[in-house]
Amino acid sequence: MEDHQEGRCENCIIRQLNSLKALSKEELKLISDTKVTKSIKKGDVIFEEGEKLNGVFCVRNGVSKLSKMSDNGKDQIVKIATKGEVLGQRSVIAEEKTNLSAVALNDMEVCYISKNHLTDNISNNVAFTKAILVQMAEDLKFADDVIVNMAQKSVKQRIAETLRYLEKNFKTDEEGYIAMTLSREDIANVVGAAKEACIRTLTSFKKEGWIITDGKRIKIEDDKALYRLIEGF
Amino acid sequence: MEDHQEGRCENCIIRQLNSLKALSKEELKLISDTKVTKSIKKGDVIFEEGEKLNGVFCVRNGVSKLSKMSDNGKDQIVKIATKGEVLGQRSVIAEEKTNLSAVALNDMEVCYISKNHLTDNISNNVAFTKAILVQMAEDLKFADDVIVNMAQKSVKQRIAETLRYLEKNFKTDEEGYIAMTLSREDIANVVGAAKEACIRTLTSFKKEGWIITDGKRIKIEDDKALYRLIEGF
DNA sequence: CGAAAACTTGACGTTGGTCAACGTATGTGG
DNA sequence: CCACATACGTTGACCAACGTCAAGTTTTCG
Repeated sequence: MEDHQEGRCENCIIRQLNSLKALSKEELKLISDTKVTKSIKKGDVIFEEGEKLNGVFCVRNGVSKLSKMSDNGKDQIVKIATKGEVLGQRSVIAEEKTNLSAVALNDMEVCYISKNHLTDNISNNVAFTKAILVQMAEDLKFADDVIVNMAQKSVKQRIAETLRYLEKNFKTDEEGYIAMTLSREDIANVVGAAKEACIRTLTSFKKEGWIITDGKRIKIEDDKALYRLIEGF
Repeated sequence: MEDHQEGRCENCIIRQLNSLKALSKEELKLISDTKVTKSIKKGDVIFEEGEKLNGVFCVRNGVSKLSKMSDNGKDQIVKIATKGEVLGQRSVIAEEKTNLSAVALNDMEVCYISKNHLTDNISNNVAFTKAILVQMAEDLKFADDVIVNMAQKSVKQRIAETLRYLEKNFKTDEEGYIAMTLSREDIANVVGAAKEACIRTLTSFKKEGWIITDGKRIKIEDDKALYRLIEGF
């Protein structure tokens, strides 16, 4: 007995959050028998751009950044993935090398599920395939929004948007600070700006009383003000 | 007999280009019986952002731009779709209102395929679903690249990249001009810049001898120079 | 405790957005 | 077929936003 009960896919609550919920108890058992649970330390690389993935990583705990290196040598963070998200899905489906790197933002627990066992299920279970399809359709819509924001909005607006996004999606600690350890440089890499521009914007937000900072921690004080900024006034 | 032979899906060569190729002759016949072929004039709207789509549009001929309105009132062109591409796929799959508008860039011929007949096939035919999945995985990868370009590259670099993209994907006329009627404003909306910035960049490219313009037509003269610019030198 | 990493601020130059004026196609109705 | 209207293209002047370099401070971590 290598895994205790909550280590089995069929009992893992995470699957409620992603396409694995479309699998039957029996199919989950098959997957669980071959999956490997890994602990990943903050800062560790889960996989790197250009790597050939032979499986996907189901995030059970923690947060990771998915980024891509630009020709000019700068990292662009394309997505922040958390509990319930499946990393590497896209490249396994397209049977291509991955186009993104994944790095842990804090200590993580992920389950590695080998490609073979997935493709077996893909070719048999329509509900599963369709669940993935719907999720990718959502991802695609989200990507469209990001493209528009990058193309049309100012750095200030993009940072405001990112802060609101982080607060909504990663909740806050007891004191109301965003529970997310993104460095200032990481935030800059999310919005596609220079680290200094990002810092300056944050200090200006602070001056306006829109946010409060404590070290690297950030708390949103005036959400409406940020929203007005994003909308253009 | 409302349609002549080449009007039938099962005989349409376009299907070789998209996920319809995963359907059997019988399934195609079913679809063909219900599809409607439409002629669309240059500038006409195929569908508009926020509309509820009850089917998809298979492009048989011509080119269309897919764009999204930003909060600041500017249009962002997210994709240029041509022969063989299926419009509206994403929102039909996610069962959401469409997040993009589609406008014809020249006269087009598209086949409208009702949602019901597609979902019937989605729930039955795994190969078909998987074909769509693979295609959406490709779209997603492409979107990631666009995000990185928008975030990290200059307007000059993005315009150079767009010109090269257009030349590669839409071929050229007898004289070597890009066979694509994008206005200067359209190009600006692709790269997310002001119309004037776009024009100035194009005239600077012309001065450098990298491109030749004749009215609104554009021909690439020095592809390597554009490539060097994109790479950062 | 000390080194390395992250953060902060200032100065300065460039890029690119905005407004405004004007030239040039495109097309429509008289 | 012309006159006019309407879109599209082009250029200049000006200024705000942003990137870069450089120097100094604080935090983190072994």
